[in-house]
Amino acid sequence: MSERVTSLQVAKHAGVSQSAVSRVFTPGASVSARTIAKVRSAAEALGYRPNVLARAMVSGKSHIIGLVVSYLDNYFYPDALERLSTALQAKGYHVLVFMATQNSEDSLEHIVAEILDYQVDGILLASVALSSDLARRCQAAGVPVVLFNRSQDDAGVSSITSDNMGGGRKLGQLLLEAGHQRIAYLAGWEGASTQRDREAGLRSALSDAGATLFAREVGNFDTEQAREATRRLFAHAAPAQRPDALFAANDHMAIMAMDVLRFELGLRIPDDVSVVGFDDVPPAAWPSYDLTTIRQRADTMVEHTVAALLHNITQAAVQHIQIDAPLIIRSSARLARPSKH
Amino acid sequence: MSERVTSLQVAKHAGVSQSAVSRVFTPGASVSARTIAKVRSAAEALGYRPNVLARAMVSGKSHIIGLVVSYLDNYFYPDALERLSTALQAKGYHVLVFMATQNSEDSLEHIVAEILDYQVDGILLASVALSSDLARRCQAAGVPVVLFNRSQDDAGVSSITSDNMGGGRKLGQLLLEAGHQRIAYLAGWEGASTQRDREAGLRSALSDAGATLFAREVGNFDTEQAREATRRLFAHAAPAQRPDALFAANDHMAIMAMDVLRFELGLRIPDDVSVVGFDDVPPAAWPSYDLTTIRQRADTMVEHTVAALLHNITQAAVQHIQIDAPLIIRSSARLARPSKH
DNA sequence: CTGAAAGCGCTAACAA
DNA sequence: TTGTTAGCGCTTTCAG
Repeated sequence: MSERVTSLQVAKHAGVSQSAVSRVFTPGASVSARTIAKVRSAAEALGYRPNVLARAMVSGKSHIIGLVVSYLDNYFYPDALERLSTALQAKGYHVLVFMATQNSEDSLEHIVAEILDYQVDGILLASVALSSDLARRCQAAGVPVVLFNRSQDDAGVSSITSDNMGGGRKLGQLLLEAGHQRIAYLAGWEGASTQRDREAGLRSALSDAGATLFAREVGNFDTEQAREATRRLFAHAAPAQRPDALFAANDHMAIMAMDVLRFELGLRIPDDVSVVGFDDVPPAAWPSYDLTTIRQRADTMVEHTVAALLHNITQAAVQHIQIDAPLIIRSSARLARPSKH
Repeated sequence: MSERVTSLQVAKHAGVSQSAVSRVFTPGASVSARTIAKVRSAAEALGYRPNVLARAMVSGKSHIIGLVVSYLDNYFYPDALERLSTALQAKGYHVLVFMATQNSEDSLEHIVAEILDYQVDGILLASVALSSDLARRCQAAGVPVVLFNRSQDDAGVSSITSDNMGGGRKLGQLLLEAGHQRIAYLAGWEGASTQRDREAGLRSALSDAGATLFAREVGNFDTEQAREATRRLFAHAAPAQRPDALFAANDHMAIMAMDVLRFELGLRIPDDVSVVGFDDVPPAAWPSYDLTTIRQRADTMVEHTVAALLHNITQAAVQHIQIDAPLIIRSSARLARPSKH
C-alpha cells in the first residue's frame, strides 16, 4: 500500500522548490532547461504524476465534462458516446456519466446538482431537455451547457442537432414521389424536439403536395410501444384501408415496425408497404432491413459539440448548430419510376 | 458569474463554525438537532452544496470509478454500461469513461496512468486485459481493479464473467444432438478470454462426442472481418463440402454471418445451415434473426461487479466470479427430432 | 528564472 | 456536542 508521490517529494529529490516542480508540469510556465531536466528525472525516478483533483481544486478547472444520457437503447447514442469520449479525451477532458432514469424533471434537477458538485467544466445533455430555471443555475455556476440531439429555444443554452425538419421533408417528398397515397406516421416521444421537427418536416412536405397524413400513432421511441403502435396502424386487413407507407420517427422504431409488418402481418416491404426511418444506425444498413433513412452524421455532430463545449468554457455564446442530414436511399421504400423523356 | 458558496459562508450565516457545517454534511458525524437545523436552513438559503473535489482531496475518496471500454459496437456493452452506471450512481459513485482506442498494451498503460491521476476509488476494465505489471501498480496505488467480461489468472485482479466455457459446451451439444456433421467456428479476437473459453467449450463438447471441428476462421468480433470470414468458410458451393452449422463467438458476428449466408449465398437458416451465437443482445431476439444463443445476464454481472468493486475498496480480496449463462433456444439452429418411445 | 508563502474548500484529529 | 487547528497536493502571486 505505497502512498502516492507528491510534488514536494520530487522537489526534495531534485533539489528544487516545490513550485518549480509545479511549473515543470504546467504548460505555459517559465522554467529553465536545467530545472526541467532535474525535475523530470526526479519525477521519473519516483514515478510522480500530478494529482488532477488537487490541481482542479486550486485552478478551478476539473477537466471533467458531465454527460447526462437517458437511454442507450437507440444505437445512435452508444456510437455518439464513443466518439464524444474519444474526442474529448484527445483534448484532455474526460466524461463523467450520469444516467437520467426518468423523464421526470425533478430527477434531472437532482442530477444536475450532483454534476455541479464535481466542479465540472461543462455539461452535456444527450437526448434530454432542461427547464430554463435549471439552465440559469448552470450559467450562474459558470458552467456551460450544451444540448446534444435536442434543441430548445427558451433555455438559452447551445444545441447541436441534425436538420431534422429538412430530413423529415426529404423523406416525405420521397414517399410522395413514389406515389404513396396513405402515409402513416409512427411518432416518437412527444417531448422530444427531434420527434417534433421530423414530424413537422413530413407534414410540410405533405401539405406542399396538398396531401395529408393518413394515420398517426405514438411509439415513444420504445421497442414494445413501437410494435403495438404498428399493429394499431395496420389493424385493417383491407389494403385500401391501411397505410401504404410508414414513416417512423427513428430507425429503431422503423426496424421494430418492419418485423411486425413482415412476421406478424405477412406484408412485403416495400411491395405492400414502404418504410422509412431516421438516424441511420448500423442495423439500418443490415441486409435484412436495408432501411431507407436520413443519416445523422454523428462524427460531425460530435465535432461541433466538442467545439461548442470547449469554446463556451471560455466565452459564453449560445449557438444553435444544425448539421446537414443526407438522405440514404436503400430498398425499404419504393421509388418513383424514372420519368421517360 | 456568481461564485460558488462555500462552507465558511454557510457557517457565518448560521452562526456556527465551519467544521459544524462539514459535520452536518457528513453522514456519520455527531451534531445536535439544533445545529443541523440552523446549518440546513442557512445552506438552503445560500444554495450551498459541498464541493466533491475538495472532499475527495482530503478524504482520499473521490467516489469516482474509472471505466475503460474499448468498443461499443457490440450491443452487449452499451446495455452493461447503462446498468453499471445506474447501479453505481445509486451507491453514490460515478463513472469516468476512458476509451481504449487500440488493443495496444502501451495505450492502456497511458490510460491507466491517467485514471490514477483522478484518484479514482476503483478501476473497471470492460473487455480489456492488462499486464500483471500494470495490475501491480494499481494495487500499489491502493486502487482495486475489476475485470468485466474478461478473466485473467496471472494479473491477480478480480473478474466477473459468464460461464463461457459451459455456454460453449451447451451450444456444441445442441448442434451435435441436431445431427450436424460439419460444424464451423467463427472465432473472435484471439486475445480475449471470452473467445478462448467459448471455443474451448465447443471443442470439449465435440471431442466428448468423438467429433471434430470442420472449419475455423477468425472474425475478430468485427463486422467486416466477420463477413469475410463467413465467405471463406462457405466458399465451397457443394453442400457436402461446406459447413452445415456455424458457431459464432458472439451474436454480433452471428448476425453478420446470417446476412451473408442468406443474402449473398442464398442459403436458408436453419434448413441449410444452423447458426448460433453468444450474448443474447437485443437484435438476437428480433424476428429477422431469431438467433439461438447463450444469454449473458448483464443484470447479474453488473450486480456482482458493483459488489466486487465496492467490496474491494475496503478489503482487498481477489475473486473470480462466473455467472451462469442460460441457453436461449430460438429458430436459427435446427433441433434434434424428439426421440420416440 | 526561482523560492517563499498564501490559500483552494474541505475533513479530521484534538481539546474544551 | 462543539470550535480550533492542521493539513490534503497543488497553483499562483510576489519578491528576489
